[in-house]
Amino acid sequence: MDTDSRIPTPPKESLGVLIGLVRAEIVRALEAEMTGRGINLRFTQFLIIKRLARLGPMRAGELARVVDLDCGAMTRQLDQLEHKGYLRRCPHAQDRRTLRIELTAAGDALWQQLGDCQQRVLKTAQRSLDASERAQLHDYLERVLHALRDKA
Amino acid sequence: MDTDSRIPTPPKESLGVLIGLVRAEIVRALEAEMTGRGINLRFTQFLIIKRLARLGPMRAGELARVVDLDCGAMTRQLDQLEHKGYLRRCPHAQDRRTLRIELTAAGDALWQQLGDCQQRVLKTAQRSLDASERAQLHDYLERVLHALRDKA
DNA sequence: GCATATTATTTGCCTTGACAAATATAGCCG
DNA sequence: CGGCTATATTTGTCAAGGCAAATAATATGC
Repeated sequence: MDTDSRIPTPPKESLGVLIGLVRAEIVRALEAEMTGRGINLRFTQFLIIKRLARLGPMRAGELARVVDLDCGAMTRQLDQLEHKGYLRRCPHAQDRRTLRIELTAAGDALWQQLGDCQQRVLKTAQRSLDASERAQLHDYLERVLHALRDKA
Repeated sequence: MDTDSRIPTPPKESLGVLIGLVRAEIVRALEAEMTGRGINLRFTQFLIIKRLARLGPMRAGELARVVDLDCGAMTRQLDQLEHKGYLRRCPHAQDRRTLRIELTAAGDALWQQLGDCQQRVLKTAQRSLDASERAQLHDYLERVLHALRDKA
């Protein structure tokens, strides 16, 4: 009897799945946008450049935290981006354990282009939402994020 | 002069980043929930079990598509889940190229628990949204997903 | 001031997933 | 039927990320 009551899943996806799908599409779209301009970067690297451009020079571990990446993984990404000439590891004045990561001129120039890529993707993603809906989506997501983080 | 005009990023995260953060937290929370019950599964494996439980037996490639996973990766996940006894690869009656993947009794039993894990995570994630806000968030995300997929 | 604890980064190892080539089977057309 | 094409799964290979150990440097307690 109760096996019949198990509906074969109506349309609704769970929030986790849905968000995963949206994220995957955003990543794909952004990488395609970069490739289309001859920029050969992964999404993670895009995030690193973006953070540095927006927040300015910072320590490696700090950067890892803001892009939600493991420190070891960050080291390797920095290797690549430094090798490509987009950023620089500078010694920290007061603390020789830490590195001050900063964009080079080439990195700044790159961000000009990446910013355009991002804008185009966001525009596509949000094209069926009006301004107030966009704001609301943003607000909801932030509330969900806080709810998950402050488990209290 | 114009270096001063660069504001150190106001509060707003871009949609892509924000969604990524939310997803990462959901994955972490769900895996923690499973670990807490002695269930040793990754998020991807959770998705596979969930799909099979909800949609019933299906072909391997079909399963790969619905969980947004590469076919090769799916093969290896199936290896693991089959070895753990949660599912079975059955020959397909009409087409011997294809596999019919189905949950075992142990897999069904597992889903009982996983469903609870999922419910708890969703409840936490959405606890600061009321029913209509949850529905709206869902709707917005689906619209964003469609906007990204139908690039037309 | 020296030993110990702490913090920041790097490195090693392992797992996962993407992509492409290999394999197996089915479908189609002559 | 026999060959060609298409489809489903598997396997090989590689890059990326997580975690833990190693390394380097600072901070603290005695």
